[in-house]
Amino acid sequence: MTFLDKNNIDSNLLHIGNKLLSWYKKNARDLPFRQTKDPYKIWICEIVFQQTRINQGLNHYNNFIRRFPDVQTLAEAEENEVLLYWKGLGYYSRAINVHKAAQQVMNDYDGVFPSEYEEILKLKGVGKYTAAAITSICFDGKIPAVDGNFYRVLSRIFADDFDISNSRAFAYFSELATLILPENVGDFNQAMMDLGSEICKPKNPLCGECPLRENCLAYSLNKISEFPVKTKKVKSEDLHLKYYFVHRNGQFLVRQRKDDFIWKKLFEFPVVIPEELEAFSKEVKTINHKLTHKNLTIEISNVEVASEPAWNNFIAQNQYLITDFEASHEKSFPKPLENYIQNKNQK
DNA sequence: AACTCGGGGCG
DNA sequence: CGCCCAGAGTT
Repeated sequence: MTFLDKNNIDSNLLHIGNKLLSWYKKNARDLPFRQTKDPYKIWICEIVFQQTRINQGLNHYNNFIRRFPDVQTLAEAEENEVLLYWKGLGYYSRAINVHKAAQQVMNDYDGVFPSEYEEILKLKGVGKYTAAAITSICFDGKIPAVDGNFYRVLSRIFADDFDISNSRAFAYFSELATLILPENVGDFNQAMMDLGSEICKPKNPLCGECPLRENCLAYSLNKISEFPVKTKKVKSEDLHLKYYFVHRNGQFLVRQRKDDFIWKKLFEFPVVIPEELEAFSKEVKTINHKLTHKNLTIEISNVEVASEPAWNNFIAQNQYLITDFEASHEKSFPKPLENYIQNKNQK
């Protein structure tokens, strides 16, 4: 049974939101973007931490802000440098979009970050969640920033079995959130995130420390583990990639990927080589790399080109980029290829 | 409305 | 080894 179907909604649920706020005042995590209302910094942090744990993205966020401290600096940067600062984070379209959006702010808003929800929503890579987060945190907007934490916390508080894999879940839990929405929505949104990640965790939640324990229906029913309900399971497919690490005198060949598949616009090694070079192929390394939706097997043939004419000929007939171990640090490679290069360099 | 896009950490 | 994470864009 979903809560909004129950027809017995307590008209005064606001004390739940306020209780959460008072907990947040004492227990807020000390994060680098908590001391500012600069919409640029809040925007960047919201993009960085989409589908990304705080611990995983914290260094990337700090390095990104240090290199691109404001919208104009980001807008004027080269896309490849933005991608470089996204290296290893995953979901690389975020980097491409955040760069384009910075140029949107410069061109369409005269370099001033928009303050209206509908305008912020127009920025590339900014969806309903992120627009709500920015407006509430920076501009006192009264919109709940519904994310995975909201799904989990609200479904437990109301013992609500609305399927979070349903495409209407965002609208449903947004409505549910408004029932407990206090005056300070910016802090409320951040409080839900802290509660969701520190207390109301997906597994083994710390209900003993939860400020909303007395208001939590799932807890009182001893059914915490049954919420949230998620029916749709993600399947992983097998994917096989074959690369040639073509090198000579410390130099090796790379090319940039397209933006239509995995690892958008990241760099990789040649995928095919002529038979003449195949003869130089030595050991083959097989790397198993796990992505969320794919079981990836990467086969990399080590090709040390012993013949200088063959090397020059191959370069002349293809559009590969020549790099070396030093310069490769200025390109963004997928994690497994990054590891492969580092391993080669140590030999 | 369903699919796709990374990588890390946890039980 | 499956699940989840400060979701958004595409089809």
